[in-house]
Amino acid sequence: MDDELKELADLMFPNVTKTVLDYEKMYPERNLKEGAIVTRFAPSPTGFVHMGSLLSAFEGYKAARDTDGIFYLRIEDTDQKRSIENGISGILNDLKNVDIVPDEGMIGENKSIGEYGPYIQSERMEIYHAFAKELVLRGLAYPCFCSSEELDEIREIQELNKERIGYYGSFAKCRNMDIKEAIERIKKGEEFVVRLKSPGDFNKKIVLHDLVRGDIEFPENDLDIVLIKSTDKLPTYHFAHLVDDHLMRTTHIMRGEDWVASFPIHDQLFSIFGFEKPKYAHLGLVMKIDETGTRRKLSKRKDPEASVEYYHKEGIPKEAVKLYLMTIANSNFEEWLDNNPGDDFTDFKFDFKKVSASGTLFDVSKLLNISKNYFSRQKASTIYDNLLNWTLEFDKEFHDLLVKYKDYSIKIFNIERETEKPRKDYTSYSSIRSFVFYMYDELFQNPKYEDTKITNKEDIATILNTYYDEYLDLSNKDVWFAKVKEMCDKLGYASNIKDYKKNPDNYKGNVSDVTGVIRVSLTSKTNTPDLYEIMKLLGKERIKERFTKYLNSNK
RNA sequence: GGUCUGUUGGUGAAGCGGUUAACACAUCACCCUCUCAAGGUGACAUUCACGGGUUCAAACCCCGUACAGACUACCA
Repeated sequence: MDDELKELADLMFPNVTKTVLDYEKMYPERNLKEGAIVTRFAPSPTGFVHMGSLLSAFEGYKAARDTDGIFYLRIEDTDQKRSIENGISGILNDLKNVDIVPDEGMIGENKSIGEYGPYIQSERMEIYHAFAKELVLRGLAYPCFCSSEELDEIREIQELNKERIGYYGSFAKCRNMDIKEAIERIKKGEEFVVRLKSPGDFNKKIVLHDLVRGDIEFPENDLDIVLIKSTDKLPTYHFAHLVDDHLMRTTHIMRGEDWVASFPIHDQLFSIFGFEKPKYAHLGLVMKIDETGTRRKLSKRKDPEASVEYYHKEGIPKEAVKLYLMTIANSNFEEWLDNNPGDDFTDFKFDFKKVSASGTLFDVSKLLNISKNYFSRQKASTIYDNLLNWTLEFDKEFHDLLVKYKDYSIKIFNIERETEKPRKDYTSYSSIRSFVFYMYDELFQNPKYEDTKITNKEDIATILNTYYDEYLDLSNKDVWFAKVKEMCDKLGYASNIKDYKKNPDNYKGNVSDVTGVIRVSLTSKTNTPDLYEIMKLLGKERIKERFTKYLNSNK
């Protein structure tokens, strides 16, 4: 009997030279301080990183940092149909955009660091096979020759009879196949998958502990799940999870809620091998409301905002993205941030208990608000530097102007900034141009002037000409405004708005109407930052030019 | 069909047996003001999906129902 099993196992895995025990020795337990969390981000190299994946990566990274643990990157390329070229660089890049750099694992397309590799699953074939072989030897795994047609048939029957779907019990045709027969069929060259001979009983209950959800009761797993696939001989996720996370000595598995259903399978696998079980945290999914008004999980394919790269393109600062991720990761973070203002949250401790179990709606306006506050805290020179980087990639025209007028640009960004109550208008690097374009003559060629309260052309001409000739004084803000008021009195506009409100009929308008004309002529917009600051930067000459330009326009 | 999870305002949520049901975003109003942004003040859930039960007392505990989501692949 044992000889037969050995013959079968050797036939199934002819290239295995090492045993599970050998690997145990090769990858010993990590020597880390008490409580250190070892966790990982294990994406498929299918292109960009999804917001939901990023959230779990971020939480894992934070948890590892907080405990002086290890955060490593492992690539799950067992589904080779979906893998793409240079997928790893893309992932690394997306992570880097939010300042996540793995401590271990893949650090480049073909580069890795750490003692627990290889960190690409397709390079770990022998290891998986050694583990699977041991299972066969122990009579806990077997070759299954069922074709996909046969499997479909089983499924149909189960659906028809309203029975549980899956390969288990009497539906598991190959489970009790005579070993001799199995050997014969393999010798004949028949294709097979390796299935677990599940020792579980569906009628028995087990209680599994989840770090965010608490105890969950499940029936035991009795599905003879596939361990090794037939065509490429690569492991399924379940089996790779067992082998890799055990051998890489992962302490915490942080993954999406969509995995809770397979929790019993994983627990069973660890039990069978007698390995120490990692702790699990199943994170709530990131959702969105779609056009039909229903909540659903953010989709890589349908939702552009699901990709991390999207925020990079939009010019949302990585600090804001991080702050936002942290606020949805831990519900007590916002409060903490209020008490510890700034952008740095290394002192905030990530807490599994404060992770929401229900799916979170991805709230773009909240992100933008966080971003806006972030910008308000930055120095003009910092904004300049970062904007320079961003425009280099996404807005060449603006970039060139920033280079050409460096000091001038910083002064622009400094309007109403670095004060007690800094201006809050920039929401992203991409939005800045629309707030400042009028400060650059090159971008002010054909402005679309917004409407002013005062519409009479002659009145407008009178205001602008009188102002320029007699009242334009930029020596300081008080003088500047006093002069504006003085002119208002002279031309019949109320210099005091309260007076105007009392007796509107006594005046042609009020100061705000007058400054409105000046503002639009200079900037084309009715809403801008402090007019005096703008005028000071523009200088008298350009003010004159713009007045003329405005008067000659159709407005 | 089966298994699991979730459900507190427009949104993110706090609360976990006795609270005026925090806080933040959004929205609205007023104040401030050269226009905005910001800031200030205030409004915004008589009620925690629904129906029962336990209790002196329930958003919090129990049962049922509804709805939503995930999983149910040789995808992860």
